[in-house]
Amino acid sequence: MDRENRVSITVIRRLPKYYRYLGELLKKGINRISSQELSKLTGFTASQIRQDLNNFGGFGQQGYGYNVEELRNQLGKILGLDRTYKTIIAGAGNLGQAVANYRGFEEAGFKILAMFDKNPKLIGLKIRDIEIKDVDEMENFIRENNIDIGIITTPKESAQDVADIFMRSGIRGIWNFAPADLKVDDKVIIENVHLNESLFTLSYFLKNESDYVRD
Amino acid sequence: MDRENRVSITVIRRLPKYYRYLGELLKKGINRISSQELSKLTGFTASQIRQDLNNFGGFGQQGYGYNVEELRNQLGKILGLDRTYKTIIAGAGNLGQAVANYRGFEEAGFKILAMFDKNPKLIGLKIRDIEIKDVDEMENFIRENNIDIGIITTPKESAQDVADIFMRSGIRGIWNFAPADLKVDDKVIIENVHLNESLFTLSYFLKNESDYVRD
DNA sequence: TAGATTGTTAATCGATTAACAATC
DNA sequence: TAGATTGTTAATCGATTAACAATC
Repeated sequence: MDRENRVSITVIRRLPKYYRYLGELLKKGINRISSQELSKLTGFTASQIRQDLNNFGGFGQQGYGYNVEELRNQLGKILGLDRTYKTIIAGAGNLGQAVANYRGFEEAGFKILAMFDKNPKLIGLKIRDIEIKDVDEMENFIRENNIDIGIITTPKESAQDVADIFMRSGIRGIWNFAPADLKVDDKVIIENVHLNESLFTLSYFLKNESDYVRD
Repeated sequence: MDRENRVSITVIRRLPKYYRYLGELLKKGINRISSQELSKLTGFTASQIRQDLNNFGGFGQQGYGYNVEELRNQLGKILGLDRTYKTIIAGAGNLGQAVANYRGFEEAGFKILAMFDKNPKLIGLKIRDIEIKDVDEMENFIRENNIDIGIITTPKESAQDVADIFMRSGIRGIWNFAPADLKVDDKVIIENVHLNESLFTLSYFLKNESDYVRD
């Protein structure tokens, strides 16, 4: 995809929401939806939804709308959910364990092969069937198993060290839960989950306004 | 704050990042910073930073820049971090426990008074000094303790029920980790942490491009 | 066919960047 | 004072909304 044809990040961040609602519709046995109905569900305008989707192709049909299953499949492909990913978790504390226990990720194709920690009390334990290993083994494990995605759930003090190991062992994507902005090669994709920032945004709106119109 | 003077959500979401970096500078003993230096740290442009801050007042000084401590305090006030909040957690599984164990929230003034679950095996346990109580007691507990913020870390099936209890017992803000869009009164503030959406965004960029310029 | 709804262009709105006078 | 950097206005850029012809 060249620079000219790039779809903006704001569009991309709406796609998972479409994908989620289409999944729910499918479960309910609904197989057809218009941009207007999708607008009611998601809160985005119908016009915006049509614009968003047409960045990737004309998935609809005039006079009919969109086929739920087909649109969901298309969005799945666009989002890269038509394959599986090998992942590991660095940091086997509560947050790491919470991620490891969350079945939704595995269902979506993100397979967790191992967890790593430096705490001897944790090493050797299993979360579901996922073993917690010594962080010293991490680099080799990543290389030998061709890990795609590394998940960082360590304290912020260790986050950059972990990211460095990830980088040199060839990981392509990092899902970072530590409250730090990691420095990595351009080629590595980082997605941050900054819980502090989310909580502080909530407290801003609590303080300032209750009927603020938001995203 | 009336409609005319509202600061846009995109600005608000940048404030916690300024706040975090200012805290780090303060720890290092740096007491002065220019918009240009702050730009290098945060990745936002200097112009944007000055625009953002001037939504709330002129905190800087020509020829000098900003006083780190003062600016941090001002941002703290703006974000509502100059007080404490009483919170509870609904859902005492791994994610709830991870949130309960995260010291950073308490340091920022968010005090967790109790956790609630319906699983008898969990009821009575303590995470740090926080007791897990029966969810049947939740409504009363909220009323009696004037809880400000409710945190939802239940499975998505229970999330709306929890939100309903929160609403009728007078909670003002909800921090929602369940992958669902909750329906609540206009007056209740919701902040979502949609981990699925974050992960899918990562997988989009993994699939489509490695040197994409992002937020 | 008539009605419905898309795909797409044009208009509007809002956010970011650039520029510079004000001023410490 | 001279240099530096803000606060703020103007210009640009991008995203959202509106409108409607195309078409199923």
